[in-house]
Formats: sequence, structure tokens, C-alpha cells
Amino acid sequence: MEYQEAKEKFISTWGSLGTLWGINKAMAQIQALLFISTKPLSMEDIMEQLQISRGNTSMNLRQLMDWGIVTKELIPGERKEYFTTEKDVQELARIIAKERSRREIQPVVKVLKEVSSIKDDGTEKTKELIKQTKALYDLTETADAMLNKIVNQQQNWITKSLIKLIK
Amino acid sequence: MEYQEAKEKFISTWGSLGTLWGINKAMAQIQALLFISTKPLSMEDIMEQLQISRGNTSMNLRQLMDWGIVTKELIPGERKEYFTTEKDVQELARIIAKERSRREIQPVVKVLKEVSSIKDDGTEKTKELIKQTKALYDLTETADAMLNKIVNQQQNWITKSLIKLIK
DNA sequence: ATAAGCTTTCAATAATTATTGAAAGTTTAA
DNA sequence: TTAAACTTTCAATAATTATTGAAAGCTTAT
Repeated sequence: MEYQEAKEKFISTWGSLGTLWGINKAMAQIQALLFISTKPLSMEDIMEQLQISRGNTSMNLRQLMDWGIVTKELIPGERKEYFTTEKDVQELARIIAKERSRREIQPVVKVLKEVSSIKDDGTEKTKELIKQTKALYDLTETADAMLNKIVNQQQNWITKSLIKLIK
Repeated sequence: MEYQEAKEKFISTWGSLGTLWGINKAMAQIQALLFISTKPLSMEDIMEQLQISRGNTSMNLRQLMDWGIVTKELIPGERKEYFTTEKDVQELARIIAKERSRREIQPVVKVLKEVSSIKDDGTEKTKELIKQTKALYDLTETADAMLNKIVNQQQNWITKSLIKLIK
């Protein structure tokens, strides 16, 4: 497999993965392109390489910047804006985990907490609702906490020994 | 908040969460409904409570059964089929993590491995592609392994102490 | 102040994905 | 064997989501 083919394969795979976890294709592909680029790219570069429109590029770059994954790079003497993405995968994972927790998990946890706190009127169905949503609440909280801790305290002794233990 | 309101809130929240990780709304809502039901439900029951069509119900129940989350329950003397979902959240998490790993993560890992194995022609861009996809490959593999181990070895001593450490 | 060079916005449109409902299929009881 | 009771399938349609491109908005140089 040659460079060009490998590159295209990587970008398209990463793009379709994005769709699966709630990020659109263009956004994931732009990030992928920047991720393997050796230098910052301009909007023109991105539009051309991914064959997408200017508007699409602009909107998705903005979203990536909101996530904190992509940053503007100003090149002295150049009028155009250039973009780069976080290149360290550990840091990338940390940012993504944090954002997803904030945007998706926390709102659900909030509802689970509310629902599991309704007053117990003694009926079987109410007891079941409380019991099951409480169980989901505990699970979600724990999973979320673990995820965040793990990606945050990257490579400290806990993580290192954990990885050894479970690998 | 009364039972009915709490129930609706739970089902709709769980439903929209589904969309976020690649499961459609109806599928997630059916699972949610069964999850808090005290007894198995028939297709009619589900259709009525969620206000969705027969075809939709049938197709999504089938998918949930493919995932191994929902099972048919035959009630003696009854012609209709009844359905229940896995009620233990730990087991539910285990099934979902395993299925998602198989369906989504593994195919990506495969591509990352292929791409990161192209021959190094010495150019800077090829070196970068190899380096970055290799880093993603390692991260994804480790994260996937951790996820699977954690949900599989539920509540063994490692998990218990880990939870204590990071909570 | 004006124009060139670039970015953002957003209504229109395209593409994708979910849902319906009626016909076809299956199983059981009589 | 027939019919009633139920489930599945799938083409048509609806709903949602992504994309375009042209106009409006900035910013900088002259």
C-alpha cells in the first residue's frame, strides 16, 4: 500500500467512525487530515483535499475549535488562516473524553438522578423504576469517573500498573 | 414528580442518548421501557406505550435480540410473544461493551494496523502518517482492552480497589 | 475611503436514516 | 384444511441531518 492510498484509507475510516459516536463525517475527516499533516493547512488546502465546500469546511473547523481539538495558527506575512490539530493522542483522548462527558453523559446522569429520586408510593412499578434507574445512575457515574480519571492521570503509576494487570 | 412523568422522562432521555452512540431512538426506547417494566411486554403493549408502528416495533425488537439484550418470553397458554430485557446493569454493560467493540472498534483497529504498516519510503509525510496512526492504534487497543477487562471482571478485587482509588 | 482577500452565515437542497402500513408469511386451533 | 391470531418484510414516505454556494461580514493594505 502506497502513501496516498494509506492516507485516503485512514481519513475515510476515521470519518465513518466519527458518525458512529455523534461527530459528523466532515468534522472527523478534517481532524484526521490535520492529524497526519506535517504542517498547518489552510481552508483552501482542506477543501481541496477532502473535496468539500467552503461553508462546510468553515463550520466544521469552528466546531473542532470549540471542542479544543484544533487551533488556528497564524503564519507571519500570510493573510490566510492556517489550522493544526492536537498531535499527542493521549492529550486528544483526554479532551474528547472530557467533552463527551460534559455534553452527553452529564445530562443523562442528571435525569437518572431526578427520576430515581421520585417518591416511593409503595407500588411495584414505582419500586422497579426507582431501583433500575438508581442502578443505571450508579453504573454511569462510576464508568464516567473511571474514564475521566484514567485519561487524565495518564501514565501515572495507577494507570501503568492497571494496564499491566489487564493487558 | 409522579410515576408517569418520571417514566416518560426516563424513556425519552434514554432514547436520545441512544442516537448519540449509534442506536436508533426506537430501539433505545423499547429497551428502556422493558428495563423498568415489572413484567414481560407484548408487541401490542410496546406499540401502544411508545406510539410506534408494528413494523418499527418488530424490526427494533429483532435488533435488540441480535444484540443479546432482549429475549423472547413465552407465556404458557398465550399465543402472543412477550419480551424482556436484561435487568442487571452490570451484565447489560458487559454485553454492550462487547458488541460495540466487535462492531465498531475492531474494524477501525484493523485499518489503523494496516495503515501504520505501510513501507517507510523515507519521506517526512510517510513518517508522520506511520507515527500518528501507530500512536492511535496503540491507544485504541489499550483503551479497548481496558474497557473489556473492566466490564468483564466486574467487581473483582482489581475493579473494587480501582473504584475506591479513583472515586 | 475603498477594494482585495479572506471567513462566516444561512436558506435552499441533497443525502441519509427512520418509520409506516399493508401485504405476505407463519403458527396454532378447530 | 381452513381460518384466526399473530409476526415479518419491504417499498413508499417522512423526518432528520449534512452540505452547498452565494451573499454578507470582516480585516488589512493602499
